[in-house]
Amino acid sequence: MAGKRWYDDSCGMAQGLNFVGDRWALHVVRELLLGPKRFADLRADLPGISSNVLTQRLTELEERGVLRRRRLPAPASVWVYDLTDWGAELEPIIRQLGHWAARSPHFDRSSPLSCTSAVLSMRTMFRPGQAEGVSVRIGFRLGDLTLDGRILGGEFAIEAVDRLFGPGEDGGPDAVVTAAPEVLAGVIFRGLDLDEVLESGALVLEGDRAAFERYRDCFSLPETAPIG
Amino acid sequence: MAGKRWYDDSCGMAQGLNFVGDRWALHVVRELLLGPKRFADLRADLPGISSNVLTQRLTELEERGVLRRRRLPAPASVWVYDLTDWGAELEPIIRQLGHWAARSPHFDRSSPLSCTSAVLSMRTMFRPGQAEGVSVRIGFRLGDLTLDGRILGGEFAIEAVDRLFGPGEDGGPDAVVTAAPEVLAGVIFRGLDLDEVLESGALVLEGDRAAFERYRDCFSLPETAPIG
DNA sequence: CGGCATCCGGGAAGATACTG
DNA sequence: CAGTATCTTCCCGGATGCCG
Repeated sequence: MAGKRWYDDSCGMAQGLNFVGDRWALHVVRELLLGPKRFADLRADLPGISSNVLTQRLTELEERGVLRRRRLPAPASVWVYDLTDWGAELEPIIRQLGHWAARSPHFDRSSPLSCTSAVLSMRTMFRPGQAEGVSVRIGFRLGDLTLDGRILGGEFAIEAVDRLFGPGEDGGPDAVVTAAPEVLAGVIFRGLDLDEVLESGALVLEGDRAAFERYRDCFSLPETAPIG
Repeated sequence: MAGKRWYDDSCGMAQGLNFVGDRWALHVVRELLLGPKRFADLRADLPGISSNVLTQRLTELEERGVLRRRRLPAPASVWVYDLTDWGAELEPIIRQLGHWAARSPHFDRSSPLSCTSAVLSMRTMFRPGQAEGVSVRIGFRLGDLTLDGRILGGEFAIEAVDRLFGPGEDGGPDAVVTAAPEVLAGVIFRGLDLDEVLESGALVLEGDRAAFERYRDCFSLPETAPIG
């Protein structure tokens, strides 16, 4: 399984680790959760991975049925990697692991954050209890990603879209936010001051600012676990 | 973090892997989910781990707040390893990973299975839909573990206990099962014939056989995912 | 015996250069 | 752009031995 270093253990968890427990494997899955990507995109979004390791992971994950290598139709005619349905079912596990880790006092929030990670963080840290009566729709421009996030009836959904309507436009979001993922995460999860990032231009907000503030206030990090 | 090979990534999942992504780390956590264990027990329950690696994992997991090293009171006065509350919160992740892996066509059910894994499998594969109207209580003797499993009102619970009442006894289980974890898992999850294992002595059943059969029928593996 | 340090061999991961 | 080839680093696994 995992190269030559697999777990000889019928436990489901152990088998799971044989499938996606190799270094970088779950990162690759994470980066594909919002849609297919090319080799170079994956490399760019996984700081620190080297091309040979990425090649090896993609090969193994395809063998194991987690993803598929596909050729886009002409004129693109380019190779992309796409999760299988089964591979996409790893999302709740990835989110739960993130939620668990976020409770650690050793959590490091100073490292870079990929666009996909920022979006997954929203899905993970949404608090229905803070969203009662909130109805808002925000568009995001995060690197190459264009996203549509909606809060309605205590539910939250966000996904990649091809095109974004202008803020206020009919059928469009209340506001559109453009920022680096670290900045967006800072504002939403760690109380980074909105005026400051607007001032500096690190975040650009078009449309209804109050709507975005209502959106922001529907998310929060879990409490740190009481350990040394 | 993870030795010197950590992920420089603020994503929660990546941080989680920095905490428990090292080889064998989640296995150690798994083996502690039903209660504290000694070094030698862990070694015995983790086929293939070497003592130096176990030492290193235990040290790291303690530093990271996942477990604690504790000295039992005299006369035992022996060192044991015990999950912190935060560490124990990994159980749902471990179970979900197992559930996900169980859907793979490449799942290998021929390897050995630890007693803890067998118990966790029951927690994972319980089907409330198959347990409607079922009320049954089974005791288990699995290696060193003594367990009490109850199904009632569509809910399932199983945990380690100090002592087991005899089958049929007042306040005791309907039946008591003694078997190797692989055999028990075979009977419960893969339709291994009960007559056969009783005949061969691989499984010993005291008390109400029909009760155990009702219990068994409340569990099933998920369907294999439709991939190569 | 339980826990931990040490040494060694093999192999996975990392870095970089190169090719179709 | 999408990988391959090569070299290096270092983690993991196994054995041994020390020490309380």
